This record gives sequence, structure tokens and C-alpha cells, in this order.
Amino acid sequence: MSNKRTKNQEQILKLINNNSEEMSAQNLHFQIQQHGLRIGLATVYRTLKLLKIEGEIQERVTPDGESFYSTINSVYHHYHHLNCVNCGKSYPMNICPLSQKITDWCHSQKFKVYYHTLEFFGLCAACQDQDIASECLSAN
Amino acid sequence: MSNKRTKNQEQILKLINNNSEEMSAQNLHFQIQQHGLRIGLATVYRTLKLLKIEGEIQERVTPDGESFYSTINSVYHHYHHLNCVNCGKSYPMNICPLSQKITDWCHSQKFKVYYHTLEFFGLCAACQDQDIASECLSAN
DNA sequence: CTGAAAGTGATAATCATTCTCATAATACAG
DNA sequence: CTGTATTATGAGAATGATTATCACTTTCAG
Repeated sequence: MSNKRTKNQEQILKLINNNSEEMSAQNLHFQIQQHGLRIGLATVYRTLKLLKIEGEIQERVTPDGESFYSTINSVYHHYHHLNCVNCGKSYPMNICPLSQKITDWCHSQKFKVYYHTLEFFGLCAACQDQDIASECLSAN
Repeated sequence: MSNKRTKNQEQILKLINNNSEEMSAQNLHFQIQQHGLRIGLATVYRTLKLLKIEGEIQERVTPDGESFYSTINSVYHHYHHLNCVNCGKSYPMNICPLSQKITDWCHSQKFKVYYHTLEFFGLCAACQDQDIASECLSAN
């Protein structure tokens, strides 16, 4: 295992670990520049790919295709969401209904589980009170 | 509710309902042309957005940002996966560990649940036996 | 009819992500 | 050390799915 990281990679991992919010690659690159560091965008993406494979960080892909990254080790980030398919808002739910039994089963499949995602999709209360279907395409 | 659909919209919904595989918008557009129909790509996307809001279809976003659509009503499609963060393969798991209790809780939140996704991420058996981290960036 | 509203398709624009490639840093054998 | 092979890096181009634009059709209520 090549478990030795470069300075750039360490910086990026530290930034993710120290941040309480999940971050996109673009956002991460911007913050790096704010800190006066000079790490190219390509390196950010390469490092995220590496850290992901090493099981250090987790990835959440939003419906519009952008990826957000956060540390796996923080309990704080183990959230699932109720996602409105209309307005796109995500409502975090601070419970995880997965029993230990299921986790064990996954491991028994010879699959090494780093983390899991559980997302619910539907309409939030606000959007249920609208004639959303007719508004859906009108923006065009 | 504008529950009346156009011919194009009906064709697209029918195609999704009749297909046992989940399909991307691009793939869907290609198949439409194969059937001799002339529906523009923009209309395909607009219709998918509409059907999604109406709760007719479900969307799964892959880590590389592409969306795949399938009918909600088919039991066949209610699958969760073990996703390898290295090779990208998805291994379907034909169980759903979510209890009815959780589903009820979601509804109690005034959130109208259309469907949910549950995905596990980690390393598959094959990838656990490789020096993946060192290979990760070498392709570049 | 008829005219406003909604739907459509060709194409351009967007934008996160990946690729390219020349250069810089690092590792390492002799 | 010292040269050399390997890996990492960054600037910018390329990619490709998705979205926006806009002129043209279709729908349908009155």
C-alpha cells in the first residue's frame, strides 16, 4: 500500500477533516487559494480520488451531478436526507435506521464497507401545496 | 394538478415502464430514434423532470454525474447496491433493510416519500487484493 | 374560428470533471 | 553525492451531460 502522502495531499485531507461542512472540489480549490496555497484544480480532483479509494473521505452526488466530500470518521456527518424532487432542498434526518445486522451482512459479502448513503425522495410540505407540475416546465 | 400528458410524454413514460433496465436520458433519446419517433433531446429532459416531480419515475445519479431513470412501481427495480469506489462496479443486493417503521416516520414529517435509495460504498473483493492506491493516479 | 398559452426541437451555452503534456519534485541505485 | 527513473503537479484544453435560448407548432378555451 502506498500510504505515504505528499504535502499537497496532506493539506487537502486536513482541510476536509477540519471542516464541518461537506465541500465540493471547486469549493475546496477556492478555499485552498484563500489560504494562500497554490494547488491546481487537477491535483484537487486527483487527491479526492485517491482519498476516496483509501476510505478516508465519502462522496455524495447531488441530483445535478456535483460531488460533495466530507470526512468519514466524523459522526457529525453521518446524516441522511429527505430530498424534495421539486425544489431540490435536502432536509437532514438525524437518525440512521440501519441495524448492525445489515452492516454485518454487507461485510459477509466480502465487500469492505467504507460508508453508506440513505436518501429519501419525494415532495416536501411546501411543494405539496403547489401546482408544481404545471410550474415545472413554465420556467422554460 | 396538470395530470394530462402530451403524446411525447406518454411515449417516454411508456418506454421507461416497459424497460427492465434503468436508462439515462441520452440512452432514452437514442432508443426513441430507433423506434422511428422524432422527439428532441430537450423534450426528453423536460419530460424526465416532469415525471420525476409527478412521482412516476425515480432517478439514480452515478458518481460520474450521469442520471439513470426507472419506473418506481416495479418491484424489480427496488434494488440497493454495494458500490466499489475503485473499479466503480455496482453489486445489487436483493434485500431492503428498511422497516415499515422508518417509512412511517418519513411520512409523519409531512414529507411525501416517493422512493428511497440506499447505497453502500467500499471495496469489492477483487479490488481489496490490489495495490489500488498506487495504481489510482498512474493512469494519468 | 382565433389568439393566448403551452409544447417542441435544433442548437448554443454552461460547467463540473477529466485529459494532455511539459515541467518540477522525489526516490533511489551506483 | 549524482545522475536517472518515477511520480506529482499545474495550466489550460477537451469532454460530455445537462440546461438555456428562441423561433416555430400545437392545443384548446371562449
